[in-house]
Amino acid sequence: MPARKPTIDDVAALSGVGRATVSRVLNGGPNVRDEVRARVLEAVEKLQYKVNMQARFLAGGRTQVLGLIYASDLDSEPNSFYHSGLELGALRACTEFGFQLVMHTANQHSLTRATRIIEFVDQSRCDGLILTPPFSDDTDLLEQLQGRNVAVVCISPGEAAQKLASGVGIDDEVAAYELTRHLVGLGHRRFGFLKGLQGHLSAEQRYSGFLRALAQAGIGEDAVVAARGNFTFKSGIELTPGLLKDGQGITALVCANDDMAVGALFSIHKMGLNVPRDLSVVGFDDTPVSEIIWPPLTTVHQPLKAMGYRAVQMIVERVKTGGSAPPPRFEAIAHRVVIRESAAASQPAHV
Amino acid sequence: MPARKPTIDDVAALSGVGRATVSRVLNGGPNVRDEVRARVLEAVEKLQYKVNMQARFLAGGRTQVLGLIYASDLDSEPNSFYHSGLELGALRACTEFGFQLVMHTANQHSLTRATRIIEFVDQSRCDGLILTPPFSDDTDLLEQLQGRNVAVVCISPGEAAQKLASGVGIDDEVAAYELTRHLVGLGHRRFGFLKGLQGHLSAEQRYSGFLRALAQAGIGEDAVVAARGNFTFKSGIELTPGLLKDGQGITALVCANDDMAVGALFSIHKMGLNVPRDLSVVGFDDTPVSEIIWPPLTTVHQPLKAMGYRAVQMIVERVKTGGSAPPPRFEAIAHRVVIRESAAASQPAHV
DNA sequence: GCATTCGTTGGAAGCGCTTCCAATTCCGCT
DNA sequence: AGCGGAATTGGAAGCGCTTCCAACGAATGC
Repeated sequence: MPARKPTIDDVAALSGVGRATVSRVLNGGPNVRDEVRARVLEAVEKLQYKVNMQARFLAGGRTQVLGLIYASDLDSEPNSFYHSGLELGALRACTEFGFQLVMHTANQHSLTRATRIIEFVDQSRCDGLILTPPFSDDTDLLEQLQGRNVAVVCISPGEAAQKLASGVGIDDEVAAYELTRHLVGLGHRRFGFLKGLQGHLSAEQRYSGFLRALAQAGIGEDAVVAARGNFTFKSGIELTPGLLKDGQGITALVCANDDMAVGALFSIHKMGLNVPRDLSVVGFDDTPVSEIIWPPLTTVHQPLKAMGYRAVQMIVERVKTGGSAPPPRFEAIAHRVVIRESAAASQPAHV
Repeated sequence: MPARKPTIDDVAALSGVGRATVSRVLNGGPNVRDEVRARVLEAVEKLQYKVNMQARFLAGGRTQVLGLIYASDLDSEPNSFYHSGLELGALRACTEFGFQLVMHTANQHSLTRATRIIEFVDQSRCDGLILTPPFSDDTDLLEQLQGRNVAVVCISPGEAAQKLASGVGIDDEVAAYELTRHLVGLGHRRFGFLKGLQGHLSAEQRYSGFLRALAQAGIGEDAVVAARGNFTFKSGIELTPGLLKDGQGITALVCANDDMAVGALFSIHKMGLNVPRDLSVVGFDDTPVSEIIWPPLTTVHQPLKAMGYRAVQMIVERVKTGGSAPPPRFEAIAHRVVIRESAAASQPAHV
């Protein structure tokens, strides 16, 4: 039963042409008569022939393999959601374009993380690499990758990284701006803001988009009480009481991501306040919990699958054209403000 | 700069031995003098030589590649969590054993799903395959895989599947038994049960473990009101009111998974009841939400990472020994009942 | 009508590695 | 000293594919 798999020579023999011609047909090469092409394809079909990728690479140089790197020490929920989305999108694209997606993790805190990733690239001989945060911000790693012949695309890279490699992400500044406009439209005038990790580009941009919307509505930075969180549920829980105590008059709390928003909700609930009656809360990311929690969270949907898909597409474009590294380019994918029940009109009594 | 990568011949030349000897050293082969071995390793180090996996496969037959298959049309949270856990564990093992993990998805509802997966195996020439639900229960697929020379391990396979391939999972029956014992110990005597998908082995076993614990405590099936859900948050929301209305006296609600439990919590909250004061609720899986929700859910922790790790380990064992298919074997990984606040002592008033 | 191209085709040379097999060396023994 | 076998080692044959290059006939140019 497990008879030897058919090789290109079997196909050549069956269709009565040379091995080179079969190869040409298989790779869509030019200069093959239609009649011959048809004959070869028929033989391929009859033999259930599948090219051997390993052999193809050995001869050709392309592996048609893309690596997707993510941090192995992030195993809490938000990241599993984040990475799954990216991965699913990337996978769809890979299937479509005939590439393979191989996963690799690295310890984000390890000093040798760049080395480990470089090693992976050397070892797997992958044609392309998708870097997710925090690796998409590791300029050191990015520089080392330059010399290697791999197409790199970063997911939500930081500013410095954007100069070194192409990237995809959403426009956090605009998204935050739109989300805030929604709140302003609801009548809110005094805000709390739970910031994300210091130095994290998205975190900073979310804050500046927020401020821009406020400024446009004639609201100054003095109307906002901010606290620096770290994107975790826990920091949401811990920071919220302080914000509400110090910032009298706050009617809306903007969180740099959903996890902190859920933490805030938790904390607010404990304090005996009602959302959205007493306070509106909004998040960022549209994680699954945001829909399940009570009240469902108004947030910004981050199109992870589309991002993963686009990342692969960008790599494939570059690999297919075979050209040398084009100038790095950042591409923003359309986000969407998702309006649910955690944000409502500001109560006159609280203004 | 991107000078040609060193090949095995470069190493052979530098260390002054034959190519075959270098290969032997690289593969830990026997019959090499220590002095020679050291010399070769030194050359490898100096040249920063890395074997070319593609070439190695072409010559040797082993790809050292494992495929991890999951459903592409499951993109809701519970599954992203489930798959990420499995994947992370598998990845750790792959890194450790020097294998590569390549991902592949298939549409679980497509009629050609088995074909697509077979195609993937043929194409990628992977040495092993990890099948996650629902594919781990597809006997048709499993049978087609028999002929192919790949080591297959199923995650939480159904009964029929367990006869066709090895698998790992938790012992759902025992886990449910223990969870129920906990409830009984808390004084509960009348129960609601939200079942999982019909025909799903885990779902059925969770129910029978539950019944066994009840029986052991002298509680008959007449003390339970059950409803058939489908593992989703939504079904939890929809089914709960019916259970509470019809089953007067219920003080504890057992759900076949956390998502339904969270839905139940949601529903119960809407009805103006308090958990755990008026009613205890427990789930199954220990998804991230179960910790974040209020009240935190008492549930069973499913060691996903350990399962993924073990699955790879089983494959590696088989690939390394190179032997033909050993008899299928199911291995249960230790679970853990996680006690949180959603289940408390039964209130006398309600008994 | 003959030389020159162009479109097609097959032969053959590797790609970098494993592994069979024959050759060589090194022992312990007789 | 001489012999057999075990331990080492290198030569060489592929693994299945791409691609360069030469060869061929047909179509074009003058």
